[in-house]
Amino acid sequence: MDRDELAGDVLVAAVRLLGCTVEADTPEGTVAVRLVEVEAYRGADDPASHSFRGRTARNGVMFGPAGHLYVYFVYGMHFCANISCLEDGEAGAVLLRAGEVESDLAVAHARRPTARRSADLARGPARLASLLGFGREHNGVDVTDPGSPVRLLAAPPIDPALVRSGPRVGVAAAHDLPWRFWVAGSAAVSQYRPGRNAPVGRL
DNA sequence: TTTCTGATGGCCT
DNA sequence: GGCCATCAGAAAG
Repeated sequence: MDRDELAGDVLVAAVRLLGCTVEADTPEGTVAVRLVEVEAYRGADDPASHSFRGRTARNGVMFGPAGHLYVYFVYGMHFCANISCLEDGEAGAVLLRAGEVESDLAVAHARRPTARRSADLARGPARLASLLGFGREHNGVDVTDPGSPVRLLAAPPIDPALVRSGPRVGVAAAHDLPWRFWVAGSAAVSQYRPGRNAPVGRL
């Protein structure tokens, strides 16, 4: 993947990433997934973004050049992975929410023994990160470098007719922005739970 | 099948 | 000290 394709707009970058492959070296072997669900995040103008309140030690990668891995720890037990977008100095990233395994299924199942169906192996951002073995040490890795332990491989753009969009998952802020994108028909897209995302007020 | 809840830790105010 | 870009297993229908 060329870095320039991610450096323009986060929404364009998010759609561009659909169908592309992320490949990672793990102790069990190389694992590759085809991205089918992503979410775009921006900077000071995006209240749902980690970078909304400016640059910190954690979110520094979001402010760097496009094409680097932003890995963070959530809920005390999971990692999630983004790919940074936009030019150096401008905050932006695309969260990798779900993918389909393209590499050896036996290797993938060995890494995530609890997944009963292959479609569940990388369904959900923390599952995807777990399958690919992402941890703190991967934060900042250049995924456009063929020599990196994590590589982003370009694929022909997805047919626009197959791209769906909707509100981002699990974030209360900016619920009106349809900045989640997925490939229609994929079994690996994380399940949409109506009514759980939009707080309708309490009592 | 869908819905609910416990586990668990770092970041930011 | 509260809030999270979550998951897996259990419970209920």
